[in-house]
Amino acid sequence: MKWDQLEEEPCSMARTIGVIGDRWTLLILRECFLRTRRFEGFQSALGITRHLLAERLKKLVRQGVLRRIPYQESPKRHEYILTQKGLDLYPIMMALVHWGDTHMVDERGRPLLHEHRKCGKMFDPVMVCSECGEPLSAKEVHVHPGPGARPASEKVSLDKKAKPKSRRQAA
Amino acid sequence: MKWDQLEEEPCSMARTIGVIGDRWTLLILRECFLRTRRFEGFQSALGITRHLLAERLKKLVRQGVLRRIPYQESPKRHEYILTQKGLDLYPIMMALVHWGDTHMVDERGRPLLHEHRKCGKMFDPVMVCSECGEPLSAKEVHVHPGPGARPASEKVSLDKKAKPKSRRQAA
DNA sequence: ATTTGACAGTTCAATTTTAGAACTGTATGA
DNA sequence: TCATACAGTTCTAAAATTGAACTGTCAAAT
Repeated sequence: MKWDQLEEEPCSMARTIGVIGDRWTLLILRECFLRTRRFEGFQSALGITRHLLAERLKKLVRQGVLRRIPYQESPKRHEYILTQKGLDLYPIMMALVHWGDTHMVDERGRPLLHEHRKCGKMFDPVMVCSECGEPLSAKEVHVHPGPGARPASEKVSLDKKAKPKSRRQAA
Repeated sequence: MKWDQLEEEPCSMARTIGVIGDRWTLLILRECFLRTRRFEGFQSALGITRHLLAERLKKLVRQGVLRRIPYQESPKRHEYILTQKGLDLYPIMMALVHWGDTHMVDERGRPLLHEHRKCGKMFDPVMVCSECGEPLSAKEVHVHPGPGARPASEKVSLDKKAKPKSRRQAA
């Protein structure tokens, strides 16, 4: 599959993955949320090759996740700043961090703690239902086709048509 | 950088990315949450090469995200089922979907709608503070080093030591 | 009894990506 | 004039991914 096809899939998750779903991009975004703004800053914080960094930044700008803003003339220099679209990635970042905090810490404990300014306490992020406010878990959620779903008639695999398959016992 | 180094970084996000931070893995997990369990199921839904699929599944099992469970003898066949650790990825998945729903839909609207069984309504996921219940945004959160933070003395870039750098005006 | 097909992989050459390192070019400060 | 900051670009070698074919067990159909 070509990765730019991902963005055309009738699946919001696939589309998101098409934009931010690779390791370097995610790490670059981590740095953005930690207030890194400049090429050298990203490069030395991450150890990413300059080539890839340039490419990833360009893509994020194209996608509207970052904005490239001049901070000095001669020589022209730019900073990479999160747009609102980029800032909206925050729940994804926090969800990634929280899973790591829960399942990947060593005996020493969490590398970072998060303080919520409004209430002043150290917190964990919790995902709740926008309608009733209750915490969500996979089993309590039912999925329905939405208006942008692909008609059942053209259900195909992610790239080419799935080979026609009969089923013996499989559902 | 070698990707298995990521899991040893003193950063929960990097560690999580080390486990699930590549495109195919994320798509495989999407299928898991949509109740796909078998090799052929993943393969035909995603169009991933069999080689990579086998590798990714193996890695997810090694990491404890999936469990490989026999569902028939002769020939031995197994299903891949989310463990609790895997189920706990749900907020990440929902956060990815929700960002796509918000920023990547076309004129036709969302491909999928989510119904919360408890309250019966179509919902969006909202990330809130575990302490005060208020919705979170990046700007209201302060980060502090936790017990597992790396001592400042050995602050280095993600792979090799950062080259010593002076700073002129950079922060 | 033989053929067909489901299923879950494994193998291998060709292609694409990524890593690592050096190089380009403008400008500042010593 | 020389060294350094900064933001890239260019190049080759190494690693990952694709695409396609192949392996092997078993069940059902002919």
